[in-house]
Amino acid sequence: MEDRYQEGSIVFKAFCNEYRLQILERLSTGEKCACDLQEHLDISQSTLSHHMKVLCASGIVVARQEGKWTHYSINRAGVARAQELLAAFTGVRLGEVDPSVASAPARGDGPCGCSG
Amino acid sequence: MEDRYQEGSIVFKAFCNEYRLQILERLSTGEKCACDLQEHLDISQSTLSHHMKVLCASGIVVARQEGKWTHYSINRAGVARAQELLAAFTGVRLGEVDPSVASAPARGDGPCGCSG
DNA sequence: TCATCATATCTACTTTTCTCGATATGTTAG
DNA sequence: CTAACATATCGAGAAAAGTAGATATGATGA
Repeated sequence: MEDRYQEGSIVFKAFCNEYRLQILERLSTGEKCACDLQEHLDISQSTLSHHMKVLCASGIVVARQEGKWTHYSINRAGVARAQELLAAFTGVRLGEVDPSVASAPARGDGPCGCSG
Repeated sequence: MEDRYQEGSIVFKAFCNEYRLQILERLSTGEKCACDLQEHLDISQSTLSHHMKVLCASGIVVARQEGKWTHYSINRAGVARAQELLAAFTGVRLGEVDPSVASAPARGDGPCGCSG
């Protein structure tokens, strides 16, 4: 499978779990350490650690070590990359929200040739 | 779990599988019927049908019935919604790609209070 | 050094997703 | 009506993801 498909599927995994969305939302207000995140989540420490690993792998979150604490924050460049990928895979440019063309056939090679 | 988390996790499932990304990419050049998509994918007909169901559930794709054919296309409003959610969960506004602030602590209640 | 704390990793189990063959549904052509 | 076709749904097995307890690691402080 080509690189960009694999990259995409890894990046967007960040957003495919409800706990991870809660974590992202919390990080969106600023850097947090793992203990803070866990306080707000009602999952085990090992489960949180697992989700943080997925988030870091996606590039949406970065970890910063400080003594025995790990501080997590949103990686704006990673988010930008996700926005880019989203636009690339769908052919919908960023911020392009024109309802008049919503779900209309786009540019390209036209309808399929299935005799229909 | 709150609505917006569930919505998010469903919407972004569209982008979490390599076949679905290939499908989206193909749809980005215009509406296609199932048979066209299958020609390009090397998966069984029932598997394709499954992925199309996931894509439609996410709101990123819409289906249009025409006789015995089902035509699929990108739902631009759905993509816009995904962009909106991505921005909302991360606190990064659309098109905001300023590398100078990448991964810097964002606004909000500051670092956690874990005595560290 | 030793105990403690924060976090990561390991292991095993559960749940969800993926996949395909078989079958069902609904459309069109004869 | 019947046959052929396009697609959806069902059922079951395989693979991946989620989960938590136990344990490991690595930093800090006594």
